[in-house]
Amino acid sequence: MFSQTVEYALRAVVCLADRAPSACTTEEIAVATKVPKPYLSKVLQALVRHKIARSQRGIGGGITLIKTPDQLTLFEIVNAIEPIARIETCPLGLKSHGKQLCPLHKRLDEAAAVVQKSFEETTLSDLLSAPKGVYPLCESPKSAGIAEGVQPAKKTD
Amino acid sequence: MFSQTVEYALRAVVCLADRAPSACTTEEIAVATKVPKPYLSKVLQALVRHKIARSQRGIGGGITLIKTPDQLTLFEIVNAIEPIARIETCPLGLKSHGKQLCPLHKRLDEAAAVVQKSFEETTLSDLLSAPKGVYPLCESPKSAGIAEGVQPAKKTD
DNA sequence: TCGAAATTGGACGTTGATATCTTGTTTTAC
DNA sequence: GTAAAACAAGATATCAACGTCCAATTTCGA
Repeated sequence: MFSQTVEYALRAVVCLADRAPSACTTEEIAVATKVPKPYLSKVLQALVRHKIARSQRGIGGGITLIKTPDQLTLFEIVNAIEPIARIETCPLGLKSHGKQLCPLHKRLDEAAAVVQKSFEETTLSDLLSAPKGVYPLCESPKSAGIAEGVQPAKKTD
Repeated sequence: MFSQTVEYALRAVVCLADRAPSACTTEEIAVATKVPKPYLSKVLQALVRHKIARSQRGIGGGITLIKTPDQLTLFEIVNAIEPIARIETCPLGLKSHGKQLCPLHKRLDEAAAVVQKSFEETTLSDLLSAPKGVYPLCESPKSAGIAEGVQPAKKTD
């Protein structure tokens, strides 16, 4: 239901929020989120253009979020990459009803509205404050090793 | 949020349900739904393959729905053309949590679940029984002409 | 049986999403 | 100031979605 690019952007932002307010390099994010690095850099550029993240070149540089995780919503990320397409007017171009949608498109738009609302109400903090044994991204860079006493294996992937 | 093809399929099915149990030709549906006829025929073929519609060649032929409008849900149509992508397992391929999704993907899947549920609960009849002055498709082939006393113009579109 | 109506199926073209690669450009450390 | 680190940006490749076109097939009616 969402594009691959949106998925990548969300992973990257979760990763950034997890390490906020420190900076992450594209390389670090790519490894943590398993997103192809060259493509990830494009996605991150889009986030920078949309004023969601800030980039700093040079040694010690990287990407940082502009907002704090508790002020940043899923909606903002999704909207930056691929806005949720709300149905404002009749897709068939009928002018007979002003903003009145036919039942079909009313339903479709309601579905989109529910998704949008859900995303607007979810902050990155919400995702990071794992309620019970579920970890930030799917990776569990901090908690997992501590909780289970497992040494993270050398990354060969 | 939904592909153009799904939109076309839904329009076509609404059109078919509106005229059920009679058959419609691809041409008729194309005009009513403003979908390019050659492409519509592909979409209809998919509906036939998925046992949602039946086709009859030759003079007097056309497409008919297999189920009655009150037994056919939006979900069945959407699922036939482009199944709602539920997130069953971790997209990053982490095996560390069985079917436990991380908070991010849990949220995304919940959104998909809500949409799916909404579609499962909506039948074509629901869409056709317009509550108050809203018409079946965006077109209003039956009611409009009657209500307003307007002769449908010769089809030049 | 012949022809018109109608769907079926394959080939083709276009566009955008996805992804990679290479070459800059900026910045910091020494 | 020079080199390494890191992002920026453009060109390119690939594939699926979208859409068109045309020939083939089925079916009904005269």
